Amino acid sequence: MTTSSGYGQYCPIAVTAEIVAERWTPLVLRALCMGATRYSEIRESVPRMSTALLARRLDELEHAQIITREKAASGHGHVYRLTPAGEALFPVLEQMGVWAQQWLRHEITRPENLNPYLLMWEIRRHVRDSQGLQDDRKVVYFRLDGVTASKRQYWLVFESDDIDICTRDPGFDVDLWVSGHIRHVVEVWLGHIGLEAALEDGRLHLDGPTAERRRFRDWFVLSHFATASGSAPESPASG
Amino acid sequence: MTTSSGYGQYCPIAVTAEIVAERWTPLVLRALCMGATRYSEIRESVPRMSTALLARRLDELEHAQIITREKAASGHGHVYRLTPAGEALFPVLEQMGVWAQQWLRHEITRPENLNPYLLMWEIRRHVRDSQGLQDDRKVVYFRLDGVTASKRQYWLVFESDDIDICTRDPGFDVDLWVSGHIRHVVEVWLGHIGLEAALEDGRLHLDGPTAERRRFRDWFVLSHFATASGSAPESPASG
DNA sequence: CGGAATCCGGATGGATACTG
DNA sequence: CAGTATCCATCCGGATTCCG
Repeated sequence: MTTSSGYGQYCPIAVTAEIVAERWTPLVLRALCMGATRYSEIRESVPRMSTALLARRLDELEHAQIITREKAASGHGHVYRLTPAGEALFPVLEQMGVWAQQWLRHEITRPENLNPYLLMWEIRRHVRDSQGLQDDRKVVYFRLDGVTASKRQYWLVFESDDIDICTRDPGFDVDLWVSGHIRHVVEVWLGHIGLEAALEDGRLHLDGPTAERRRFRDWFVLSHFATASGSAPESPASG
Repeated sequence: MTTSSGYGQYCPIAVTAEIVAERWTPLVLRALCMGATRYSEIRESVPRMSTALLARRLDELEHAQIITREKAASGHGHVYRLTPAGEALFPVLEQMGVWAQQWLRHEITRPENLNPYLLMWEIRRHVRDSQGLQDDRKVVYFRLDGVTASKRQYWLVFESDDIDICTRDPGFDVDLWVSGHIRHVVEVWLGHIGLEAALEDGRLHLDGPTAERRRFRDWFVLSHFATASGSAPESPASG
């Protein structure tokens, strides 16, 4: 951002790159675009970013007038929000995602990228934002194969006002069991393979009452990029 | 790109960021999108990038299958070309440029970003690609005020097969004189102010035969971002 | 010219510990 | 929880050199 650290070019791409093309910054912006406002929420969507660097990036984004930072009404900490200029960066991020969906699918689903907690976190957020919550408590259990034992199991607890992610059995009765290799869950989530196809050939598995299995199709909304990407699944039926 | 240096996320934005959101990479890709194929051409559009880093970025882009590198038919050196995947990155770069044009105009035209040679290089390339060349030799002289003496003057020499940029008087008769503060030339180039408005109020100046001054409007094609940006000039008439 | 290799000081990022 | 402070590893920038 300073004279010496910038690219020294009037090119519009260059000045945007000075802000956006810094390490971790696109992912911080993505978290904010997805509705994260608290420091802890942002952290959850960039778990491998060091907290020191996140604090610095937020500071830089604030100085670039991409975000605002205000004292949280609820006592301590701050609330981070995109400014109109920050919201306008969404098309940049979106094009990045669309490109990867079309040209880099194999990279997306490389084993080291299959972060199970992040997946559950995204699913939960998407479910909450799109379909809304249910009046009676529902518990959906996920078992992600191909993941170390300590990160394999999740319980999504649908309450009337929020959805909790539990990494240990909360003790409630489970209404629906979802299981499959994390790779396949991610592939379905991103639209690389169809949900019905994955269920039919057993890459994904649902257990529970017929009504719950049917309702799963309604509330399990796919990632933004499953629909934003113009291309169809690579191998619709046989993978 | 390696396991440890990546973001470790299946998010499509993240895997694209691993490739595109590295220092200088967006500008290298921009040069390639604009038609640069030789090492020296790319260098000219990123003059402040170190040659060592450029070589490394080209290597990284080749491994990511964004570009190909082939022995030049003309003897020595290599030719770098975007793959289809690389060309598909253009919308990402374009959105970055569009965003800056809408939200960061003051940053674009900061004095330290007003690189005169790059401006002449872009103008030349755009003229050559869009309008084509002229049968008889034409010489257009640019004087950019607000620039150190050694970088102030340029002669665009239109030949039948190419356009040369001279930084010293090539000795030919000049057909058209263009002068103005570099800031205003850039502002016109990027569509921040209108060409006619700048000529009327004297921020830009044309000297030469009426016919040549009239023809200037035809061949002086503005930057891609002057037209791609949806917004109108900020102050159409009075600046 | 068209790069690649090396060296070095400074900037940046990562991990962890610490604090209100 | 919401960040700071600190230390160390890595990366970047610039210069120089070398080679074909």
